[in-house]
Amino acid sequence: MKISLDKNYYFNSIESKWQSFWEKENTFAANNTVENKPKFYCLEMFPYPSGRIHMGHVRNYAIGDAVARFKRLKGFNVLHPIGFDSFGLPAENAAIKNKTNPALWTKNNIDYMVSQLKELGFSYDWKRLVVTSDSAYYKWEQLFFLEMFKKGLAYRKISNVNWCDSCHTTLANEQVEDGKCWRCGSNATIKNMEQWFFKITDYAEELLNDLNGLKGWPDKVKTMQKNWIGKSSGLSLFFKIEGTDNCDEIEIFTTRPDTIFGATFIAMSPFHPLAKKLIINQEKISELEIMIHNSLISKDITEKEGFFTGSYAINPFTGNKIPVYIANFVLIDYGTGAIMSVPAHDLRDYEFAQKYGIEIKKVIKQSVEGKDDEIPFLLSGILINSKEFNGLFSEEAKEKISLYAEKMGIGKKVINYRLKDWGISRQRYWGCPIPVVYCEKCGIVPLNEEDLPLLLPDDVAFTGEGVSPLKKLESFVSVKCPKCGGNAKRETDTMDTFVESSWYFLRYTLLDRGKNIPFEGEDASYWMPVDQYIGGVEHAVMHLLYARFFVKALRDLGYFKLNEPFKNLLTQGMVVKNGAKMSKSKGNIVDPDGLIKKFGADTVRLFVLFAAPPEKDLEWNDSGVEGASRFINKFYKTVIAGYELLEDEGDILITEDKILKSDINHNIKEIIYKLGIIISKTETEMEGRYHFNTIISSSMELINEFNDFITLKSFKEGVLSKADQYLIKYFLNSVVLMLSPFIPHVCSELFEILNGSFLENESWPKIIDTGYVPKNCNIAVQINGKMRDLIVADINSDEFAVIEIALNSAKIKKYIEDKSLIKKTIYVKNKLLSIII
RNA sequence: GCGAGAGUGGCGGAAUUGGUAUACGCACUGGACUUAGAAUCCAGCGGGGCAACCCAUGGGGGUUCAACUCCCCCCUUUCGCACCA
Repeated sequence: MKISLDKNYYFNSIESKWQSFWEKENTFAANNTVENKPKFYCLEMFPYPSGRIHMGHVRNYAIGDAVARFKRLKGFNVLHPIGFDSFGLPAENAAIKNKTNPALWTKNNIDYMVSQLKELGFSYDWKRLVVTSDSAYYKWEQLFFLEMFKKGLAYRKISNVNWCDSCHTTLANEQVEDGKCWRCGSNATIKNMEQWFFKITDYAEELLNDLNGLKGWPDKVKTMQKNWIGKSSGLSLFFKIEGTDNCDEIEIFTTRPDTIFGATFIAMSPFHPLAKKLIINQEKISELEIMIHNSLISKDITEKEGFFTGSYAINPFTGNKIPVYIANFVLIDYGTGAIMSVPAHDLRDYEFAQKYGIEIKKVIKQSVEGKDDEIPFLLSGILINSKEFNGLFSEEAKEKISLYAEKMGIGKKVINYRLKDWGISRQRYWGCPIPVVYCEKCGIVPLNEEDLPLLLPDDVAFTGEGVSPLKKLESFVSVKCPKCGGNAKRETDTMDTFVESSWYFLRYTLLDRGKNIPFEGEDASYWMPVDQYIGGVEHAVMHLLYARFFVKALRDLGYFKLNEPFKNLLTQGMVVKNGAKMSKSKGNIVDPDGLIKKFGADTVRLFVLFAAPPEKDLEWNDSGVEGASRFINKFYKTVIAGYELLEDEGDILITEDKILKSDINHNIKEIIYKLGIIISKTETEMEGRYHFNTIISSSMELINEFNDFITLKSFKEGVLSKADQYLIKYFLNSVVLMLSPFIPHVCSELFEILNGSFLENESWPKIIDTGYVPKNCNIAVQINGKMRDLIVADINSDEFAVIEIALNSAKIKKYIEDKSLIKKTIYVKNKLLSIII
């Protein structure tokens, strides 16, 4: 018996029915290891609980959910978790503004956002939810910190760090974009402070090399990381200072040892430890101080400036005296903080030398004869004015000069990285406390592991004034030293929130949260690496680099053997409206809540998947949403109409073998054939290209076509054989299954109507061969490369037969009166005939 | 400045390997149904031309029987880095 069905599509009741079903049944809970099923870890970057889900989230999670649901149908054991990256500044700023508590603000936001995610019907394993501001989570981060500290991977140093005055905290280098704070956009300045660092530079080479193994990552992201790491090899060379007894030397770094004979001055950063000492004229000291001051205010240097120290260095290759300058454009934290300047062959040195009238000495000429070299000449060439190295090509000279320097003990080949250690101290409250104390006697003392977690105190006043509220909390700051019991002060900085997001994907693998471990090594090894990671490209050199580092560090701490966390990465584009990123200030926000209420979750999800391929930006379009809604309505009605063609009594059970022998309606055969093509096309797309828009458009065509022929009068009046009915049901089930990763609610409903059972237990449709082969095909006929006619030929016709048909066509006859005019033909089977006359 | 992408109708986009450019959707136009509207359905929809045809994938060259697709030059645009020696 058929169950009663409604011919109209009411998304409200359908969506809430299936959402509560999934919740009650724990449909998407994943077990750690399932026999006979390969694992698939599908992960989307978790959100910051800012208050509401926005369209960018909807897009990100609709993509991930499509992948997760598809892989389930394909027989994988799928882990698809969600959580909240819940430490961070907005909570604390909101607390200051609204006189509330960050924990409370965060909790309310999470509760609301969870309800939104559930209303969108995403297939998460809710039992694995991770909230990073829970002490059960950050406890382990503190443990990792202690272990890294013991290994020297976490250390404290004084250095110039980026400071955001509006956020009242320091920032890592990766978190300064274009001289501005990544979060609030205000100008970053430089402060000389003592800070905690993670020694990511220890992993620079491995982070760089392993990019090659990340075949499933976009090249763009790999290039960005490669550039960020910025490996360069060159020579470090010592210059003696004239008039001193070799105790002071200036070490410089260069990637152009071949230009050493052209080095006519030394340029030194104002922050260089020797800077003050080398200044002979004491009046210049104030100039140095002004330069230092200016450099601290802004990283931007509008004009190269400097002055002569009065000291000279000796070029070890020429033996010449060359002046030592202090120059604002020389970076203190790259290389050695001092450079040999070769104005003839470096643009920056040239500009500086021009300005200050320093000697310019040419030592490289073009290898191409007859051309006058411009100065500065920046490319490789042939050495001149370089004594015994004259006549060598740059590449060869680099090697020989480096070897010579090493032999003479005045230099060594070195590799430099642009990447700097990750500064993780933040002078704010709402973050993971750093578990160390400063003892008057013992210095820096880590907490004992059994004293973890070091809880973030909640009896704090949020005034927004002055220093971090933790610093003002006497009960938190004053402690006894864990080592000697004497008076000590607690560290009051908290960790960068990118530390939490560096390992949350491991925490998801832990099922039993009661267990006193960060994650189960075995389970992490089973699930990791993440098979498909999906998120915004803005994290290319922040989160994605930190997480790679963190996994390698945990590996070296003995947690597992994993080298890389994310096997495949999809970076989805932004959701934009009127060409601009949605933001409150631009007033172009589209709120998902209103749309879900008006059209339903399936429609919203379908639109974000259909409107553009995932890696491109998506231009929001309200009437496009209506189009998606129209399609779902039509799809629902069509499936119901198809279902009504089937007989009332019993199931139609026919083996495939019998179908082949049966007399089947031609339309049905044809559509089953097309269905097969689309099933396989969808599978291909879902292997990694994920162009959901093309999958959906083919499905639209397929459904339109099916709808067209079942509504034909002749079809309605005809008699359907058992085999016809079997195939119609197969067709309906297949399209419902095929679209279920994108529009899961309506498909679950339709599947239940069709079969009285649940879609979640099914597998991806198999392609049925009814023996149908298209009888004929359209062949494009070109004459001299121009499209002239479209002819119909039997499928798989040979070239000769196709030429005959072509020559009989009136349009072709116009061009070719006589067969003998044909010089040449090219035939692409079933597709195209190209005739040359 | 350096590096990496992108440029196709009024709009979002399709053409995965060089083989019928503009699929699918939106918008628009006309029609049906309706007292009217909404919804739905049908038809049309790159430009020019009465037509035969011609022209069109940022522009200009090239390779090829055939180019959105490959090669060279240029323009525009997005993103990343920006004195990294």
